Amino acid sequence: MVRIVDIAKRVNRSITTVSRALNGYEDVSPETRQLIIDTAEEMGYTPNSIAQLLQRKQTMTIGLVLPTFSPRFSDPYFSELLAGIGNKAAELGYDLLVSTRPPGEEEMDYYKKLSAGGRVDGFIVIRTRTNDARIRLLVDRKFPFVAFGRSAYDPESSFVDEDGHLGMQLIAEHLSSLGHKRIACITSNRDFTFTHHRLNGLLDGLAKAGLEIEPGSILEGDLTQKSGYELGSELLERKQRPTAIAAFNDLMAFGVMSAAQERGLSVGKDISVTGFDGIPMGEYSHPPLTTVSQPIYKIGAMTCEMLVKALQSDSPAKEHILLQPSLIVRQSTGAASPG
Amino acid sequence: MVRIVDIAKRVNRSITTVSRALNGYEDVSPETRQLIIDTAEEMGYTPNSIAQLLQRKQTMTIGLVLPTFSPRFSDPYFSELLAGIGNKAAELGYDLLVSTRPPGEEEMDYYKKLSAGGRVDGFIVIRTRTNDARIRLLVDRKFPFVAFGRSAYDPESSFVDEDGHLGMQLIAEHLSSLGHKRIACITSNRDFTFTHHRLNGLLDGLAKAGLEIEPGSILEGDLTQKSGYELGSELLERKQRPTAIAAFNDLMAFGVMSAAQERGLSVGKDISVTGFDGIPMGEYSHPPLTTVSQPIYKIGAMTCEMLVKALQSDSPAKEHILLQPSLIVRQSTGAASPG
DNA sequence: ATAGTAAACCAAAACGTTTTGGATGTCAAG
DNA sequence: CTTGACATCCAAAACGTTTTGGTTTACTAT
Repeated sequence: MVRIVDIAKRVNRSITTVSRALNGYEDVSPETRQLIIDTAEEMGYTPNSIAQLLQRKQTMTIGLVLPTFSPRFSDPYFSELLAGIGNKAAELGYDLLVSTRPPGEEEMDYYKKLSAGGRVDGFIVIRTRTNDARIRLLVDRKFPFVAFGRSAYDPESSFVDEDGHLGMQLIAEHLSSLGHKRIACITSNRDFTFTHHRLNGLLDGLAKAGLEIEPGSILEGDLTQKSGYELGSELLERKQRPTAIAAFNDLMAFGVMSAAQERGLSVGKDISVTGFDGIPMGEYSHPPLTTVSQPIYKIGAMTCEMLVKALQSDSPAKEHILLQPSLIVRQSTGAASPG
Repeated sequence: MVRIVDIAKRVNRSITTVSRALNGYEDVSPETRQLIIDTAEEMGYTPNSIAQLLQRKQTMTIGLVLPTFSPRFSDPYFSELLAGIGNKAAELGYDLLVSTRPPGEEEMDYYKKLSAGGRVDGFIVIRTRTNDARIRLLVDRKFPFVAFGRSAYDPESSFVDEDGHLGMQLIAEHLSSLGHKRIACITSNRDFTFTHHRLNGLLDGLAKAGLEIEPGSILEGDLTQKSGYELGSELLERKQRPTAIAAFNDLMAFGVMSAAQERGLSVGKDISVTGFDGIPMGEYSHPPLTTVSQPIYKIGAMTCEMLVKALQSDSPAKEHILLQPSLIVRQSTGAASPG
């Protein structure tokens, strides 16, 4: 490995001068600078990042811990979010330290290790939970972070979030305007803050139309297509089956559609199904999915940008961005069939 | 921030002794060790990782650069691969430095920076390309890496791969045994090595049954559901439409199914569709997808494990693992309909 | 008493960089 | 000839660890 000292010896200058020449300081003569740059290039010098980080006390690295609920987790939503964060980070010159931990003790230990160990400059916390231990930890330690999702623990801290309440309200309006009365929904885990926003939005929206969901028709899924399929099947087997099923994400909606089609039902006619997220697949499913579009890629990019901005300002202001989702009506919903 | 020197002062020992006590060396008296450990705990000491890395000259970090072809990339396959890699890395005490770059110059510069900068101990290279500049670079620099996928450039270097040739052969046999004669396929980009394995497997398998695909029925997709939908539509509009369409991944197969259903065709009866990968969604699509199962999660874990093993041995042997995929027959395929 | 051994400890070097706080030499202005 | 300004350079400290190569002390065996 070529080090600064090797270059210094070769050009007969001090390591100070070499360092300064390479870093664009003014107190190096043009000839020396050129000589040093050429020599560095010729010798194939690349600075040792670790040494730089230690000295600069800035890692130019963002921490991202993916909560893997089941070990095998397969979700297009995440790859898109990651692409949004990753591309923006690359653009801003930051690296991403990614790890996967199931929520719990280990996860918290990892946050502690990374934050105290000077390994990352800040975190992006995703999928916020109602009483989020991660956020509690970071707020206590005054460690920089931006969350994707709001948190009850500290409403002040910076976040980017979609307005799930509004999104589900749009779904409710859409379904009620189509004449649906017997509506069921498949929620996500109540630990997630977004679950509450979406559920309240749905209920509020229906209430406006004078409708309500009976408690037995609110089932809790786990955001996988499998759980959508299973819970959808259960709903469809009921003697009085719902005319519309609102799933809390697109993946579960796909599962519900399969369950319906397996029973010979035509989705969009015999039964309406809605999703949430607006992943690209929904456009090409059969039938195309009525859903609420949440710009996941953009959210990733914005979250990352907000964090970097906070890291680079000395008196970072808290920012709160609530994105307005929009309803995308496709063919998986239609007028309520009588009976 | 609490540093070793702070602890040393408090307990009246040298920093050497504190360091050695915390790292479990034998030449520290039991009482001193306990005192130091307690004090460290009490003061909330966490070692500065960067300083450790600089000294140990090992980063305990694996580099992973996701090639993002389109900025917005949404693929359940990747999140599962990442989970496999990430969980195994966590288990083995490694971190993951993840970045996203579109293939090209920038991507290569990033590989250079990370490898020469001592930022990572090794790389996991995914989605190998026919003449893979990344592999060329790493081999030239003798930098440790394990690839997911083979590479023509250096067949010797370590890899984990699925036997795409065999996998597609299984598809070919399955389709021919169902009596299909007019078969089309939607491939992936020819830059990927796996595309060639799969295509050759398909053609070889069909040849065994005395069948072939006319060149016009081999279309190139980009692995997204959208492209499956569009190319599928094109194939289905032909006057002589194929009775079976083999897509080179599951996502494109879903797109083909939508295109077929949109035209009132019953998938599995009027037309057979196959995928490749075996993502969980295929089990709950409508109809469930006949595909080749590739244990993506396991592949991620194995790749990671192989790399760590190589990093920890001083004379790492090259390893080559070719996983045998298995055919999963579901309802998206059926006997060829006459005509 | 003396040599040898083991236990407990530690000063200093090392990792590779950036930054601090000058030092040196040249030249123009007074 | 002196002073100040400026351009160019650099020794040493600093970042926070781990490791090297010891030293000191107490005890055991001769």
